Amino acid sequence: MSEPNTMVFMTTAHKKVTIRDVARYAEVSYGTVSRYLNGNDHVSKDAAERIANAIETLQYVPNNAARSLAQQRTQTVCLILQVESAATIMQASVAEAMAAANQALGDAGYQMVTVIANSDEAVHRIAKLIKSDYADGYLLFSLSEDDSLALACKETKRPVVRSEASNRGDLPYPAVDFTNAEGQRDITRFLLNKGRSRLAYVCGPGFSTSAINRLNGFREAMGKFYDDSRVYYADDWEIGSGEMAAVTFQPILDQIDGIVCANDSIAIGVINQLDRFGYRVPDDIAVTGFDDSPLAQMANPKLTTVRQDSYLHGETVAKLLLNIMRGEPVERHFVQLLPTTIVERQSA
Amino acid sequence: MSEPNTMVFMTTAHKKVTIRDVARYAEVSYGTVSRYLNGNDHVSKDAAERIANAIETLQYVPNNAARSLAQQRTQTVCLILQVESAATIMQASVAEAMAAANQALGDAGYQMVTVIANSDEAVHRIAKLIKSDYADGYLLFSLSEDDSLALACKETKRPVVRSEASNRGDLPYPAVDFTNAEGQRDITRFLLNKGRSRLAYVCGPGFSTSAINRLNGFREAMGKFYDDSRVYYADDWEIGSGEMAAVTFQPILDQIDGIVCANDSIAIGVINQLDRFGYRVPDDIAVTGFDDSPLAQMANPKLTTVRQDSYLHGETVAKLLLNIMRGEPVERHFVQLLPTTIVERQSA
DNA sequence: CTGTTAGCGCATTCAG
DNA sequence: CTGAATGCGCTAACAG
Repeated sequence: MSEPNTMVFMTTAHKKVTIRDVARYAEVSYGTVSRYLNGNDHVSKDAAERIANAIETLQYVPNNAARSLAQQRTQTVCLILQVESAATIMQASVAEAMAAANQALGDAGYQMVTVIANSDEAVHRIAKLIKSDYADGYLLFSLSEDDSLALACKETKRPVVRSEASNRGDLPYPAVDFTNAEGQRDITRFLLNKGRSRLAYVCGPGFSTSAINRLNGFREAMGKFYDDSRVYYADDWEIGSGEMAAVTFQPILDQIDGIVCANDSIAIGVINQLDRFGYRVPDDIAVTGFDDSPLAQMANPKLTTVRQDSYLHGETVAKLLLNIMRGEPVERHFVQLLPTTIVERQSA
Repeated sequence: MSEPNTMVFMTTAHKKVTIRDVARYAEVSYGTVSRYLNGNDHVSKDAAERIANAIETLQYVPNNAARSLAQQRTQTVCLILQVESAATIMQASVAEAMAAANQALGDAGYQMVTVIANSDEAVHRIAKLIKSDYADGYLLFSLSEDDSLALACKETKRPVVRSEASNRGDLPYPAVDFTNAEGQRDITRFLLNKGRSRLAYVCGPGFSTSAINRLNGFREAMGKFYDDSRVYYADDWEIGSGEMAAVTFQPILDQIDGIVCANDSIAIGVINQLDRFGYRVPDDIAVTGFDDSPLAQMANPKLTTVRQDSYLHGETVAKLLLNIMRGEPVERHFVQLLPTTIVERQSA
């Protein structure tokens, strides 16, 4: 009744409301509405108000596909999670990095969407997605040996940033990584300084650059005392590998007073198995982890480990991508390194 | 040289290749190419081959936005993960369900994309996304007290399936859930049958339907012996809550021979704290969990718990959504219940 | 079986 | 400051 605009608008709910409906209701042309929506040009205050009102009462929301098509960009960033099994998805470090990236990208006006590549079929489907201009940029979290998605990324013109430095020169994406070598070197020295000199090492899976770098850090700290026969090479990052490592070391366990592990899960496996063998941690043998995952505090004894800030990791990856999307020049092989710190608890 | 088609095609790499380029190269009209791509109508074998060849040599991939716009569907399903903190993202059950859903949806030709709602701003952004016809269907994994996204889903015409039954009648989405009550009832009876009759209970957060259902199961098994003063109501599902529960129960710990917990994390917290108090598990007090998460096997003693098959959960949720998207009629309040089983280990 | 045409909903020129 | 026109890349309906 008191409404100045008494046009009858059945909220049909069947026919979707488009920008034209808004324009008609606001009594402007739909070009003006578009301008209003994108905040670019100037729209008269009067028109703006009517448009705002129309949008509100009509419950108008622009169609995503149409906007993407016309604009040639989607305002989304796609986070690709390439994993070998479900277990990997839930690594605390990954979850935290994802949360951080989601926040940073959201703040910049991008919607982060995550796709999971956990099968050959999924890899193939996602490779296609990448080529179809699905997103304005990509974050590649590959926790797998398979480089197929990294290769697929080469076929898009959109920027890509990796969550881990690669040792492959033919995959030239900027990356963010931790000072893996330095971290492992430092905690090894920490053990050495405590008088533990007969150390063994459990290395992560060979396809992982982090695993290699961490081993290198251990080697550097050990110097001429480095003994490859006291290194166990695991196939994955899981607890089971730690247990197997301890079993393998059993014959020489009496000659050892410390085991440096490639990550927390492995360290927990080692501790569990040492316990079964009757060795006390850290009294008989000290054990260290890497990551400072939530597991580290749940372990018994609590893990002394190398901490890496996963939240910072995700945030940094996201910001690097945003910079590139803004056009900032970044070297194709640029790797930003994040610091690690030692967290002393009970296991060493 | 031997190529029959000697047209010169600079792979300019600057100008993106469209369906028209393919048509020109294959010497057909682009309508035919479209038909070929969508496999619907009949295309002559001859033309099909030339098109296939053109697509291959031109490296053509259809543009996503354009296809979505013309077709009014995106061939994607959006999994919305509403969480309060990063820690929740990585719950093993969620990760496994996601992996399963990804597989099932992928097999059906849909790309699953996950968005994370971990802040008010993200919730708002995603609510808008939902209204913009971003996906053909939605999977709502809400591990939070906040119902705002469930409400936002009411404004889309696309089907929505929830991963957990809701107790709110105004959020009428089909859901898939576990037999929470039965599971907790059965493991309680399992304890009773073992001669443990003086039981306490640690309940999950009140906003969760699962938490309520599990408590009801416990209550049913206890019958007239149910004593609300022996129920601790936790604020979340974490280890810390288990520890606090044990502290709260301390005065009556000597009168208790078993504690049934709402989930595995809480059970571990209870066990840890009982250990600090000098009680032995299960000798003095038996403890049970719920979920059979990976933690259950890492705990010491290993957890006796109620197992729920998270992979099946994700798969079922996805298939239910697929059925609805195919037009199969499903009651708005339909809830599909998945079975739970008791896993006996050491803690009870 | 195939070419032609008209939109899908919106951004973005270009005149006014 | 605003309206009208053109096209983003593709599907689908229609003739042939």
